[in-house]
Amino acid sequence: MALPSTDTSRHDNTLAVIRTLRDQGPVARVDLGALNGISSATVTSISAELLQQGLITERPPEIPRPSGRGRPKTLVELNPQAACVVCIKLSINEIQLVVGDFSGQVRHSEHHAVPTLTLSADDLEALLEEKISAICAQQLKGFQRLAGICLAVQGVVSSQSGTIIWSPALSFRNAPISARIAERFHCSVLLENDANCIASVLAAQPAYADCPNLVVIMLGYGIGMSVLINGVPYLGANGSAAEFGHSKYQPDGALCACGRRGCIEAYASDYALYRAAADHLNLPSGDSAHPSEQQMQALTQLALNGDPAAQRIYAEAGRALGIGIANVLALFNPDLVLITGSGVRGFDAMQATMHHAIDEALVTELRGSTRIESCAWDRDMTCMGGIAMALHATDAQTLSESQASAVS
Amino acid sequence: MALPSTDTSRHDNTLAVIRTLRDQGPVARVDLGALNGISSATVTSISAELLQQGLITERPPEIPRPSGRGRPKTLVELNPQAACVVCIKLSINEIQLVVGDFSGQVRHSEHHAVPTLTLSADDLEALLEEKISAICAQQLKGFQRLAGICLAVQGVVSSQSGTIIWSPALSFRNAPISARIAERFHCSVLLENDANCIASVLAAQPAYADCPNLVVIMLGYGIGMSVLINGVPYLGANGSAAEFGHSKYQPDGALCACGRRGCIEAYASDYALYRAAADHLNLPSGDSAHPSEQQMQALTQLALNGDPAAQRIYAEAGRALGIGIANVLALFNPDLVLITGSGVRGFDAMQATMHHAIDEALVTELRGSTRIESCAWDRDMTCMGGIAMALHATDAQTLSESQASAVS
DNA sequence: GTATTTATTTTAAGGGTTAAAGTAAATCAA
DNA sequence: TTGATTTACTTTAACCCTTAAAATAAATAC
Repeated sequence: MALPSTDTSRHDNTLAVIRTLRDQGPVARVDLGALNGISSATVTSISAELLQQGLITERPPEIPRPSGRGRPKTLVELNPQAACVVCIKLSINEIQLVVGDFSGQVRHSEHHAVPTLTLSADDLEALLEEKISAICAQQLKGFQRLAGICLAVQGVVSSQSGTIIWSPALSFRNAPISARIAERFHCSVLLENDANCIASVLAAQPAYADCPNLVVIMLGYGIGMSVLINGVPYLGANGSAAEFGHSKYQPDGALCACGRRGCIEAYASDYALYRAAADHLNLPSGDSAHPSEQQMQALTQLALNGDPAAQRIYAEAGRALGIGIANVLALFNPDLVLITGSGVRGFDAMQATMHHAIDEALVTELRGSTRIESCAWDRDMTCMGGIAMALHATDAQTLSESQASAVS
Repeated sequence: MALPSTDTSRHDNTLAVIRTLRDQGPVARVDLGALNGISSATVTSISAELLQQGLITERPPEIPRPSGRGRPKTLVELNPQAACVVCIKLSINEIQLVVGDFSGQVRHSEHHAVPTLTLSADDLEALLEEKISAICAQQLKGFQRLAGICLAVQGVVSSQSGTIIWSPALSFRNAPISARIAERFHCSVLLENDANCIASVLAAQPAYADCPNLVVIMLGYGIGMSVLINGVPYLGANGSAAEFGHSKYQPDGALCACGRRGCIEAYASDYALYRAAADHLNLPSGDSAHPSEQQMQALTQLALNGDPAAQRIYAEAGRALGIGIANVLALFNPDLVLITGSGVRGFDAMQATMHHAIDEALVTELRGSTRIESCAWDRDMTCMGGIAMALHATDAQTLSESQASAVS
């Protein structure tokens, strides 16, 4: 006669099992219990339910049996077809679409050149609808449902309201994009800052497993940052937290793309480096306000080959970066600062002055034990993170929908 | 045959009831249910248990009955005698001891002048033992137990390890103080940064209830900060997060007490203001490296009365503060920045340049909707916060001990 | 083939919550 | 005064969830 349903333990335990399987791949019931602090009786019960719902499958026993006495483990694993998610990365003049399955694997990826800066808000919406529709038609055969869509956007976004507040890739502002896409595709839409996606991927790597408080700095055309606190992205009041690129190096210093002066980005971003170099050096021509990868590589090479003017420019960028990181250490005291993004190509030319600036700026007590490391850049990382975040965000819904359809 | 005890819901609900009573004062069982999302049947069960354990009492009905039909509410309230906590604030050359009861009310407060800078670690330990023993003997009659002790310390502390890493009040470092006090008084000892205590008190005020992400800046002899994220103090990897005072205004700028250059503290703290003024102005004599309240008031008065040199000094301090706050806004994007501490006496003389610097530093998208306000300073706030935090930290233990003694 | 080992499932109990029913204690209305 | 009404609290009887223990399953070791 009672309908409690307030008890969350079964729900929580079920989500924990799903996420363990996603992180670890196939796992036996005993081990699922041990990893999540629940009894194997409960795991039996939960996995029976998930099997019936089609969210997991039992993996057939290996042909060469693993050594050891006793009854062999029966591994269960996520059913990759149970759901899929789409992640769209929006950057300057390019979008990338990636499809991921329920187990988190990337199934498909495509890039499109798009003149993003010329689009209106309606154009963008129409474009996204078209591209997502196409990918749904071509790539989503066999999946039981589209669980969600993640929009990974450079710039300031409000995840909560699903609004792009400002992006360097777009010439309009305050676009409530999530709601429209959600309505069109009948699934939840997660709007994320691109740096948060990358930080989520990096934080999942075993090398950084012991860093609950992780700062990721992304060098590139602009400079982005993500702060994970206990493993979750810190968003702040409007989602405009972690704007490292616009924290200050020199009040009244160099002009930044944001229109103000003295931002770290105005010294250490691609456009700032190229701007500083354009007057003094003989570099490949082109749009010097939006240097290409080729142009940046040429400039980096000059510095690494010992050209004094190029070295001076990178040294000053390193100093700016160092002061900025010193402020981050003083304010966040993270376990680890990771520097990545396409701009890491020039990290070796900035590293010395960066470390020097940090050591000059902070006494050892405040410098703390924070590791500061660079990290190779992979342009696919953003969407991998977006897929992981979208799956995580939609697990509860996928679960409840599977329960509903299993009952009927 | 089973001893589950893993189910945490009863425990969580019981703590929620205790904390609701502490925050709200006497509350009826129905309202406890509504406030915490549990049924009143459960509240009946929980409060029966707490009554039996002596942690709460039923308040006798009011003589002039509250209007309204129906059976009147029976209010329950915390039994103030159920436990008490002691908070000790350690600042430069002064300690304050405060006793709080289980309901969170301050029962006793005392100040002692102590030459803290001349103490060794052992001296400090002996001194604290002596003062705590004395207060226990005199003030703890009638309390069922001493639940915990809170040490509120200016400087960098590691709450986790109970170690004072560095404090401007002490001439030694890395003192593992918590463990020894805990052993001596057989209760848990919470080591907290003083700014976190103050932030906790402020965050509990109704005016700031809608600010889950709150930054509190404390101006005084030095400059401290606390960052509450979703209402809990952010500590960072070693507890040295939120060191706003040592974030940078000008690389290679003014000399700071920490030994480095260009820190915000080197411009806007009491010692920095007095140092800048000492050469130009006719001020009360004394130790200009440790200006007294009287000296600071004289200096502030000069600025507020229009003395150009004093005004220039406060204007520059405001600019430094503004750049520092701009960085805090860019990195944390909080809902509210509160400026308090004894140094708010000079806030009016800094405010204009501070706001100007913030507006110059950040575009509106990054400036966000963060409110920036000052807040009157009360030297007792630290210990009030320490008491609240100590009670919060020890509630679970108080509960389990009461259960154990109620069974026997 | 039997003992041993390990994994999974079943069973029985226990803790927790709640809807509903029951009880208590007030006001309102005649 | 008395009964209807209203609101608060308590008791009861489910129901959910978890787990220890027992049972079962499926391998290896001897």
